[in-house]
Amino acid sequence: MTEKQEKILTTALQLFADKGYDATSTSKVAKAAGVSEGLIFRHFGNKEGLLNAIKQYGMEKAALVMGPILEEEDPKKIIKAALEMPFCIPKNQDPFWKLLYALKWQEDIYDNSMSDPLRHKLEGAFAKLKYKNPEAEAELVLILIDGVATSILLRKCENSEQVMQSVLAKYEL
Amino acid sequence: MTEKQEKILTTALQLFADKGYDATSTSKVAKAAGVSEGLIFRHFGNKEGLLNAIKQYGMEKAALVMGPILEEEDPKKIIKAALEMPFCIPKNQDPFWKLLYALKWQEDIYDNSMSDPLRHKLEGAFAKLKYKNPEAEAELVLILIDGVATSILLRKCENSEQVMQSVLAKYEL
Amino acid sequence: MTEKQEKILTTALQLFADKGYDATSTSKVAKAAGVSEGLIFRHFGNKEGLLNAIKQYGMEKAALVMGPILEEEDPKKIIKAALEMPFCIPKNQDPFWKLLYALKWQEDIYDNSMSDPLRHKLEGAFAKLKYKNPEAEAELVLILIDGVATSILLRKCENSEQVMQSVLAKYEL
Amino acid sequence: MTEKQEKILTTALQLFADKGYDATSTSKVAKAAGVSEGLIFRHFGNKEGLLNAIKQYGMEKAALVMGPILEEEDPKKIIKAALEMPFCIPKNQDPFWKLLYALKWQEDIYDNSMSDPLRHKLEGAFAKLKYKNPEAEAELVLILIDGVATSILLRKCENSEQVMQSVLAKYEL
DNA sequence: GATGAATGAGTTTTCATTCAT
DNA sequence: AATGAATGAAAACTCATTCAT
Repeated sequence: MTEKQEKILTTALQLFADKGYDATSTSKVAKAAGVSEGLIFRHFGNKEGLLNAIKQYGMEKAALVMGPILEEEDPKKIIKAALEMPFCIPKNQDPFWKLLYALKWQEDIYDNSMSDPLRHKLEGAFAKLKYKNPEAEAELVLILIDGVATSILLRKCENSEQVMQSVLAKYEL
Repeated sequence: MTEKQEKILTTALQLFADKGYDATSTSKVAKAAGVSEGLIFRHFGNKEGLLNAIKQYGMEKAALVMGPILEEEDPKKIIKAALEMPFCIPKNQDPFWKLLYALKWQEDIYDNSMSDPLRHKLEGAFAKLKYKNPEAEAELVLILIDGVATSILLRKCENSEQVMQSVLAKYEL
Repeated sequence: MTEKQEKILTTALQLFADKGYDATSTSKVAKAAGVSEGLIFRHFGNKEGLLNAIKQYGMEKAALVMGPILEEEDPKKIIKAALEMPFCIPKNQDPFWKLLYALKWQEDIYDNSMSDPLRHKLEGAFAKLKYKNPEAEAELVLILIDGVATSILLRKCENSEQVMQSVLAKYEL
Repeated sequence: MTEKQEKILTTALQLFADKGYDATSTSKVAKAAGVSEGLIFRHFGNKEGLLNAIKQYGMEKAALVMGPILEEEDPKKIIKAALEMPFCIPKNQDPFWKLLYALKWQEDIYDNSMSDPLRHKLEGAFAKLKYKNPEAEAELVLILIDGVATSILLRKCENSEQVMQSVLAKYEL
């Protein structure tokens, strides 16, 4: 990956996350990245190719956050780590997640491939802890993660630290 | 509001919710609504005017759901009603909420005007129930509402009924 | 068909015939026709749609030349009329035929739909005149028509009148 | 001429003949030839330079077919050889002729330099055979050659062998 | 000789919007 | 109120060509 290629990628991520994918023209990306517009297409084929490259680029970094949880064995630690995940995302990954969350609303079918491994892990954890309905509990944790992440990414609340305490309390963690 | 005016409104809502506001051209709206392109502009001024009309149209219907909760006095009932809200949205209001949730990600500043009345009501309820941190608890309920609504609108999970049971259990409701 | 629509059609025909379809940009067509570029796409969908409209437009006029021959019954008259066809094309139809002849070379499969009716008519005529191989004779006439038309359209020769005499002599017409 | 240079030449010829010169981008040529985009320009200067190289390359091979006819002295043999020329073109020269015939339609002025020597030879031959109008007869043979060649190159007819018999019969050859 | 990143101008196409009818 | 022709600007994308390596 050349220097300009990477510049395009990070600039586009920034703009896509900020203004939205459809509202961001390739010419704006090129201008902001300081490259010719043609270069975007030479490197990424088309606008969607650029988006896919961004997704993959971010996914690789995201896997680093998710990874350790999937290796954990202690059920309580799994649940706690999962619920704390939204807080552990490094600030510089915010645009990536903002983009991903925004994009979800336009996808024709919902893609579970990213959440499924975690869901399974959580189901196992809740089962071990003798919860009555592990599937529903796992689902709820995923919902909470999404809700909290949304709240953080949109800077909706300032007291997220205390919110997290309330959450953890509900699971006696 | 004439018949065609209403047709434009509902068609645009459908398309905006489905494909996204920016990805939906006015000409597609006109074609899908079976009206001339010019009519949209005669009635709504411009594309943004159409969006605003949709927002207002939906907001009025949404107020009907929110209203009763704000009148309720029993704290437990308030919390329960709030948490159950995502399930009470009539299916035909789904596109409106999908659109609103999608739009949030592109707004420069987060608009709390819709959630604030409910937030206050919830804070009061949790205070009455002697929760240690009513603000954080209220915030958490709002996050849960958003999370569950998202899950339902995106048809992410099928067992939402059981998820709700798990949620209510956490509040001993 | 509006006035501007027709202007686009005739201007494009002129330019396509002159410079070639691929070498003529829609912006040049628009500029030469004195209309906005968008209008081309509103009326004809895309560049190929414009080309197809031109083809059909020309085909309708071409049918007027071909028609009488297909109604003729005297075999000698049929052959004579066919061979004289290239001379009977009104000058203002030249660009259309130039375009069609040029386009042939890029078509993936050869389209016989235009020549087939004439071919059949000629086969019948040669059969009636007891020629040994009516199919080959009909084919040869078609080849001659194409050859002579090409020569005329490209302004290759000045003595086409005498050439035609030589041709007719070969068929004792 | 290096191996890659030749590969570019033959690949470009193939594509130009198939899709047309204007419709074939240099990048497609490079990709199809398996060379870098820049190499075309290093070797041929620009796209037109590539086209000219192809023309010259083909012209040299074409001269080999035309040559013997121009040396012949027997008038009947000259005419027969000329008329049979389209059949004598080796199959692998087809793309070259397809390209040349297609290109004719976009040339501003018609270039007779290739046909003139043959035309003169034919005029002499017809004069020797006491034809009334040798110029027109020579022109007609050239037209026939073009017509038959076109028919063969576009694979329009399958019975070209019999067509040729019909042609030769007209000249009592 | 050969590569492939990079460019700027151009191409096809879409868009929101206007306006005469 | 309603149509649909028309537009100018901008969108996505392609192209021939250059140049550092």
